[in-house]
Amino acid sequence: MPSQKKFAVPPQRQSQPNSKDRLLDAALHVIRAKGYSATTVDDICHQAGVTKGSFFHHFKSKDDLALAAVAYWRAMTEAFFATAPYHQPQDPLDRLLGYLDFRASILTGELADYTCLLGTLVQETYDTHPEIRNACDLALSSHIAALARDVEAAKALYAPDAPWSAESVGTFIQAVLQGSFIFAKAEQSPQVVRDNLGHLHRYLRVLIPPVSTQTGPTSTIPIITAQEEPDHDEPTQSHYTD
Amino acid sequence: MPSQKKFAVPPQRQSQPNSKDRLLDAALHVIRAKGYSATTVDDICHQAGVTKGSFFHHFKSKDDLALAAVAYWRAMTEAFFATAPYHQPQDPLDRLLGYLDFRASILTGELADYTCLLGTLVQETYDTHPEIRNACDLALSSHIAALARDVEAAKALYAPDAPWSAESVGTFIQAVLQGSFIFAKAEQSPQVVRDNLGHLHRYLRVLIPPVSTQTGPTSTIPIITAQEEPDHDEPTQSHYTD
DNA sequence: ACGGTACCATACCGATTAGTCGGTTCAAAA
DNA sequence: TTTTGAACCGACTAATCGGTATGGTACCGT
Repeated sequence: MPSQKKFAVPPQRQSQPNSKDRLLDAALHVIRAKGYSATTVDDICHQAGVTKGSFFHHFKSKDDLALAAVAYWRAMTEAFFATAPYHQPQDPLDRLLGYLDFRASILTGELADYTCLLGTLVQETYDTHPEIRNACDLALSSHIAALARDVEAAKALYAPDAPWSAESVGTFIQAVLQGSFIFAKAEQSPQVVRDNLGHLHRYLRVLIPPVSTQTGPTSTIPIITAQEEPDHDEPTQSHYTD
Repeated sequence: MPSQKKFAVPPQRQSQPNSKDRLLDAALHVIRAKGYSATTVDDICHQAGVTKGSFFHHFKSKDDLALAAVAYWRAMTEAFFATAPYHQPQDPLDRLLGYLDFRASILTGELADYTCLLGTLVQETYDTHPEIRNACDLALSSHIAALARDVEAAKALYAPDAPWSAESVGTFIQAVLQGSFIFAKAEQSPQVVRDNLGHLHRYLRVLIPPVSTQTGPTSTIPIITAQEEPDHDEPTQSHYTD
């Protein structure tokens, strides 16, 4: 067992970013593109521009890398969402709807760039790799819990007696996203994600009705436009007015 | 030469069901449990109780089997849903809500028994196996189209001027199911599927409001009960009354 | 200077895997 | 009866993959 040396920052050797981080970054991309089982160690090494020796120096097995990748993903996404601009509004409902818009706004680039590592991983490993499954479960729950805090605040403000729980709504939102990613992969287009975020938007406006008398949410959430695929058949039903 | 096989196959040359169907049945189960890449041809052969020679007699490759499995799945599920009892009500909204209840009612057995082959397959193959991806896309669209017919009928009856399309709502419903399956795998429990079907139920009741004056839907859809996991934390908020 | 350690590279190995191939069985056509 | 060919079997192969063995290099504290 290697000793747990406690030195502050390893004096950046020579490589641009840390070799370990390059392997993790490569893993995030390749696994999301090809799936976990189909991803070989050599794939990741090649993508990261390092050799197998380096890989097995940093990770004791492929499964160990998967666990590290989940932890890395979790740290990255938590920081990413924590600093996102949708937290600014005072009104929790605005923050919540802002989250949906934010999720729509990041649907750029390739499919493997905006889909979720955890959803991909857990579907392949839930029955064969309990540790990976559990790590994904924890990371997903953590994101839901963060989201549910805004749901809870909005509920307390606008619908304190509603029969649903904030956590249940947070889980529902995440399930819609995960399911939408599957359809985005099938259709090779993120448009379905935007469409489904629109349905979610409308549903949340029903669950948390802008209070009849006074202070509704202070800003109108911009409409999620549905363009990009000019050959779509649905007539302009892009706005989720209620 | 090894000893001659005297163990002549008993007169029933064709074992119970066709060998090809046994391979397909085995494929449905194993792929849903382990994922496509992690599923080996030997896995499927062992599960089906046949040999590799038989496998490659019926399918020219593993990918060929996947295509056949999608077609088989599509035929099975179309027949399964076409004969399901939720089609009986005259009111299309009742049929639609009955679909949700039916989806909840079949969440029994192991995870690999009620999750969707297409969602599992497409997530692993969308970038590497275009033919499989396309077959999954077509099968998913077909199921959505069938569901959207009831949505369309309910819309025409109760919300003819609503700004959403029936196909969009059908896609949303399927995305919720697919995403819920991912969470069911992460949590090792189908309860999240039931919970999310409850949210869908409530959303549809809003999208298609029971007409104010007269003839609303003729039957009250029974509540989807949330039990089975006694150690769950959420207080009894199980019913989606509206 | 020296030994230790983190880091990285390359050759290699055992196990596994998709796919092959020669052969057997048997029902039905000829 | 003979022939045919679909169904089936299982040992074999070539290639791939996860993981190891070994060695080298830069840099540290002493």
